[in-house]
Amino acid sequence: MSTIEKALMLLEHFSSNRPEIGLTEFKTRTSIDKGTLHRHLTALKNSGFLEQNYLTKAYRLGPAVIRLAAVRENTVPIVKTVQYYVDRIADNIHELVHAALPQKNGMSAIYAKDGGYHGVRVNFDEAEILPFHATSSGLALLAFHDDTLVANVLSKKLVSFTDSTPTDAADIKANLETIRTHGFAFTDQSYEDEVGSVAVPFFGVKGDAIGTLAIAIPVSRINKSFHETIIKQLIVASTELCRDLGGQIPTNVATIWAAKLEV
Amino acid sequence: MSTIEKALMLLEHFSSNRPEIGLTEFKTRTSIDKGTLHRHLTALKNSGFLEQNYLTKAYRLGPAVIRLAAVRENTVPIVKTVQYYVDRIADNIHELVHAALPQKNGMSAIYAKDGGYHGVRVNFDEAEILPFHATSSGLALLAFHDDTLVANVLSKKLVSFTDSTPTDAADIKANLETIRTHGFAFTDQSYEDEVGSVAVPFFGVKGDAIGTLAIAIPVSRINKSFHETIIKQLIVASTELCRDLGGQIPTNVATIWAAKLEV
DNA sequence: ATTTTTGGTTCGAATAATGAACCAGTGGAA
DNA sequence: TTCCACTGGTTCATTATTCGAACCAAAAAT
Repeated sequence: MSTIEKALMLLEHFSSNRPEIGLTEFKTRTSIDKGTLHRHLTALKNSGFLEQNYLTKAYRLGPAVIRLAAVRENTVPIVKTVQYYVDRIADNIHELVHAALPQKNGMSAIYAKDGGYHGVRVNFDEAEILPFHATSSGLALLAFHDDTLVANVLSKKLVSFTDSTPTDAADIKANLETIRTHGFAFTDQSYEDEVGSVAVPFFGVKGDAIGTLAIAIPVSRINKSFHETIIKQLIVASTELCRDLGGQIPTNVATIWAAKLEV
Repeated sequence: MSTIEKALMLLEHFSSNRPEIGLTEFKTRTSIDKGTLHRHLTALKNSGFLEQNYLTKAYRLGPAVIRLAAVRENTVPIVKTVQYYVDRIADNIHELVHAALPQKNGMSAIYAKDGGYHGVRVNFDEAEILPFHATSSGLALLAFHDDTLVANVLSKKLVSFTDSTPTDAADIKANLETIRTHGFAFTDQSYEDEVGSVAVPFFGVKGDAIGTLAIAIPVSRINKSFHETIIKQLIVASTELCRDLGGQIPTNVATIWAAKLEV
């Protein structure tokens, strides 16, 4: 692995829950030598990717990322495009809806809306990394992305989050196959207790999954007809989204989805 | 310079006007060896900072930057905070208002609003890099930032954009001094013909300038009373913005600004 | 059919990254 | 106070990685 990749991996440790990380904490989190760490962090700081809390000396993300994200969004306006559909679904079904993009170690929600006026709510932290193997978003993406990513994910240790988290590679592979035949992914409390979720992928120009639309629901509110309503909404939205983004829905997926909508 | 910094410098070449850059174009723009370039670009791609147009093989910014920007904005919600004030000023004075943050080689506008209903409009590309020495934003920041940045900027070649672009280091240093005494920066067609601009800094916890609020106006519409109105609006907004961000206005600036508001 | 231009790869030489040991400042605890 | 533990940060000989001129393959342009 190149020095560049090693340094950029450090940025993955930041999240909304962990916005500032000190040198020593980095050391325990990564088991990289302090000297090396310090040089890498300084390089990232010099490049504007990090800045330091001048009191605690802890590092946090810097202003460079803001500009880059603005350019990216001007180039490929996924966030803006996705917002419309997430909002629409959330307003229709009154549950927590989100869209997510793949990162190196999981999915990252880029936009979420809670359309719910229920007492029980699903908690959701934007910019958190959703593990591929334990969330419907992750599984939906894996199922319709190229196999190297699947192999890569399954080769690593599969962390368990709840009693229902699937941690067996063979089980997950089988599940991916059923996801491919169903055209959507479904999980039952595999990431958080009491929370189920449904997700569909959306596709890029090559017909590969480039992101997901997903809904998280307290299991108490799931029933068959509602489940089907949700899936239809997701499929319709993803279809339109693909059109907006210039993406191409693989023909087999298109036929599966068409059949789902007719029921 | 470390390999990491060299690689991250490549990302600076992307902008809204230049969203995709091929290997050869990178080579001409940077005069770095093709082999080295290719390895760096691949490393950035592996880290999610770049992705490739699968047809042209050109590189563009990748999804990783979206997540990082979301985390950054969750940590330090500058963009969101700034929006309110930019909108307010734009609605009041009916001109193009923007807020910008310093990057390595200039200011980057993070939000802009054109409140104008005039025939003549100032054109503005968000996520473009505004050079420090030729824009009011840049000068306002330099004047109230630490001297090492000033020295750094003035040590490099000062590109000329119009006949009025200041390119002499001594002139600029003198100008920074007057900016410090006035509490705001003003430029007259130094970056674009027919466009003048006014900017004030806003400050971080240490009392250092961390960004700017600025207004760009066609020179035909500038007159003394309007100029003063604009400056007052900017000063008030920056004061409130500093409070919102937990920043500290240096005492000398605070007194200068207070005097300006009383006139 | 030939040349140019594209992206990408190779491998010895040159250079930068590494990491154990070290330094310095801070905040308790004895 | 002194001591210890804990920060962040630095040094420098060793080691591993990066560098880059030359090369390859394919696609455009002539």
